Amino acid sequence: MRIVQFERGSAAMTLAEPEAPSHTSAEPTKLGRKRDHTRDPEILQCAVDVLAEEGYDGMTIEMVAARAKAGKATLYRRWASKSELVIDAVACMKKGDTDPRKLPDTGTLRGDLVAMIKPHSIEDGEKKLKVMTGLASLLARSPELADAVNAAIVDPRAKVNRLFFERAIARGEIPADCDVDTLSMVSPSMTAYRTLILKKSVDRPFLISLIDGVILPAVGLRAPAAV
Amino acid sequence: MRIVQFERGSAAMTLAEPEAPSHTSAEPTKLGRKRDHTRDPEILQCAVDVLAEEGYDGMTIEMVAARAKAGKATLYRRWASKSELVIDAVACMKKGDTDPRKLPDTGTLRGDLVAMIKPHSIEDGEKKLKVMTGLASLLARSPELADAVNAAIVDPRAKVNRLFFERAIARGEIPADCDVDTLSMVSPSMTAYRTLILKKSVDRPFLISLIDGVILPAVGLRAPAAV
DNA sequence: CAGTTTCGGAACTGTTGAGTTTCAGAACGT
DNA sequence: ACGTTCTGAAACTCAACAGTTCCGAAACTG
Repeated sequence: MRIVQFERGSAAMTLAEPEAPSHTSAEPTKLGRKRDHTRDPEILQCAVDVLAEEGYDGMTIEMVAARAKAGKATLYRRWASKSELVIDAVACMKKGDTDPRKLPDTGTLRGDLVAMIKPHSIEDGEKKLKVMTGLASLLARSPELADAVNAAIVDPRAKVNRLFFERAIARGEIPADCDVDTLSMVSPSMTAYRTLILKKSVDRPFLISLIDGVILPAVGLRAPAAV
Repeated sequence: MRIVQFERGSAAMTLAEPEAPSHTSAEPTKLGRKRDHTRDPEILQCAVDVLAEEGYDGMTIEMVAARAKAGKATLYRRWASKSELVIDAVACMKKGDTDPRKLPDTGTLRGDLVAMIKPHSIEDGEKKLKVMTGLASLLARSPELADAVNAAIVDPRAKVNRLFFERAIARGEIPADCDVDTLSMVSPSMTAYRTLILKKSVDRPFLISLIDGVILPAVGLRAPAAV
């Protein structure tokens, strides 16, 4: 590879800009076959899949094209470079179980935390972690990419935990002076480490031991005796 | 790159085998200039440096050779491939502040944990983390490399923490039923996450907040009022 | 010393993959 | 219908890099 620049002024919003017709001034109203933008998300999804399996350097444009049954040229018509394709691909992973609406609200901190442990969440989280693994060495060199990764993967997860802690403080369940900043990072950090470094699987028992062995004791709560 | 195999039966012990003269049977006692093995560690150190700065895919043999003021051919005379060089380089990072002898023993868990926060330790840890970042996406594909990384970086750190907890249990400072396995991963995990993903610096205040905000509360201890 | 093997440096080979171009055919506007 | 612009597929260019080979000088053995 060598010095991947990621320099250009962001790709990112291929989706959000639905080809404004713009009859403002003398626009000739383009002729001919139209670009099929409905396939963009499909292609980006393929890029994410390849990225998760191969990492940034292992991923080739041809792999993505082949998986999407598209031509390499088609990809280059839509994204200026591999870097921009990847940035867009990462950005489109955003949607997960972190929509502020659909979060659990069980009335206890433990209940909320445990309610987030769903097979689908785990699977989704592991995939995101795999993508992050393959991007890890680039994060330092590309602020663009780091931002995209942050917005799509890191931030949402941290915000959810933070909300749970703040609600628990509001209802007086845990002390107001506990270190929410650090505590809300415990679970994302330790699942990431377990996946990326230890290469162990993140399963329900592990997540429960995080909650009952670290997080709850740290805020002065105890796990229920019967598990 | 593409399918880096790392298949060969370990490089690893270029250092440990000091070219046994072996006058056992009919050895012709090799002629000519001798290979200068005193430079091996120096070269491996250069490899580690490049690895930390560029990652596996960004690192080229020529970079390492140039930094070590050696010829590319010399490197290939000593290591069969880039992969083997990297495995050896990682293995030679082992030595750190984790020698079982020189560990602190202050009489309290907090004392021991805080005593490990030294500028040199932090620096050393960050470099190892950087190397690991650049290797992250390969770890899944190369058991050889994963083993080397584990032995040189991950294990030593986990063992130190584990020892501190066990001593604290032995002297009755913390309950015997606390989750040592998980707790001893808290600090390595969270420093790794902070470095690799969050790209924030691991400084003393952060490490103190880990100890006083998470680990100590989780085992039922309190930080001293005055910090 | 003569023969052998190392050394660093430079010139080589071969492959891989980013990005481009070409093309026949499909889908659109008029 | 007819020209335009899209499409996937394949053939290209070009640079980087792993790994090899060759060189003249240095260092060792006998």
